[in-house]
Amino acid sequence: MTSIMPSQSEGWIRMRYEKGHKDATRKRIIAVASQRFREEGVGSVGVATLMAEAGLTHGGFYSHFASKEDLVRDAMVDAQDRTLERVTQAARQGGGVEAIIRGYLNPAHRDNPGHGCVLACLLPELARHPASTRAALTERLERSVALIADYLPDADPTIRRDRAFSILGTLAGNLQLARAVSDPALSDRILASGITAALTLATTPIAPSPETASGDPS
Amino acid sequence: MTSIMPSQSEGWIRMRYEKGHKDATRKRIIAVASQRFREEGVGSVGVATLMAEAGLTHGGFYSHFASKEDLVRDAMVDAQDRTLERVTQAARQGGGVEAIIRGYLNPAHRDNPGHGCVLACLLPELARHPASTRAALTERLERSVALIADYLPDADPTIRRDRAFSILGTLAGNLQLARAVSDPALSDRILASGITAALTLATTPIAPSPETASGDPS
DNA sequence: TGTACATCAGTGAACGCGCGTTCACTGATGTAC
DNA sequence: TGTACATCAGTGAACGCGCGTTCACTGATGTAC
Repeated sequence: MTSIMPSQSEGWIRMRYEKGHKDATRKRIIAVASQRFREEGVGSVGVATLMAEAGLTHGGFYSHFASKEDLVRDAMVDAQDRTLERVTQAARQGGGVEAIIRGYLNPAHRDNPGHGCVLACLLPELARHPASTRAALTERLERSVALIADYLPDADPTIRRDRAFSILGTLAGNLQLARAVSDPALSDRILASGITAALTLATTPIAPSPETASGDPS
Repeated sequence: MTSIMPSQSEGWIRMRYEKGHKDATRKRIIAVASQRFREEGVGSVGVATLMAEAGLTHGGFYSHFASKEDLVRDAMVDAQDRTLERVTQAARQGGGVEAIIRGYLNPAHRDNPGHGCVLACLLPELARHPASTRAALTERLERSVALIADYLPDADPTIRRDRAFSILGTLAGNLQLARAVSDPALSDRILASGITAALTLATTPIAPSPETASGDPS
């Protein structure tokens, strides 16, 4: 109480763990969370089991994150970044938008949600999360859309962006159907017809422009 | 113990509540559940609050359903039936597939998930439910697909069914995006471009047939 | 008509459990002097 | 060199709470005779 604070020369402090230890722990928590959220849903994964899987006890969680919601945001962004990096490589290596589509509506992707696209696993659940989380989602969404848009034939970049959004929605929706359906053969058919649909959207000249949406709900 | 069972003439028993009372209660529970599951997600809605909203106490739940999962299945099926009935009317009254699409990717539908399509609210979550629940989902899915298929131009019914599946996936995925995104203007754009995409899929002659999906995950 | 009993939709207390979050503490490492 | 103290990543008990499910019970209504 009465003692004087140490001079703390040069503004940084040596640690009892090696440098970067805490950051490595944090990344480990995010990696575990990112996979399990996608596999089981955000609401079904508790902080305690998450920390145990990262080799820690649950009490330490709050020295890394202010709340579970903060982890949700960070884990979601991490997953989006990794997926985008992977997909970008596939596209840039000459596969273009067709490589993106075939890589997405794929049995391996369908059967490994924990390492796949966040949207197909969590989109409706994330829509019920706070605005801050949805804002982070939206920002990364724009990057994925920009990648797809790069490979669309339209001259107008606004049209390219719009089309890219609808393609991304088509990919996510069809993969969700393939995962939800109880008949494996049907699931495979859905993947195949989803590929056809997405390729159609990626190549067809623009359709008759719809008026701004309005009318009765369904 | 020693008394003889009543003759129970004609195999049915008069009730202390008016006839159909229990069935009405059951339908009320399903109606409440069906809306709240869609609004909040299955995992976020507890049996106790559900029963309270139906004007009952939670103890009586298990004289109506064997488990929460049974209610999930029944509420999901009920929602799908009601939605399909509504959409069928809109299509049959001359609107065809365009009425379905514009009714689906619509601000009113986006903003009222509790009375809208189950797929857009719960598809990834339902994919993690038991096979019995997913089988019930699949069965009703086929009916929705059959409705859409009725309005597609292809001669081959198998191609019509495949295309209808991909259109349904496109509708669900794009509505989910519109709901998740944090920017209202972007949300409206997504609805509009989703309409364009779905109309394209509903009218474009068949695209180059893709091989059966295989290859790397994304 | 009166009495004993059967039916059963709904009640409410209780079960064990996991949830997100808080907090006093440990113990390894560092600095000050 | 030795001692007192500061730092802080991680520990583990505890908080109040809601979860799905079970069960003995209530009380209104019916039947049997």
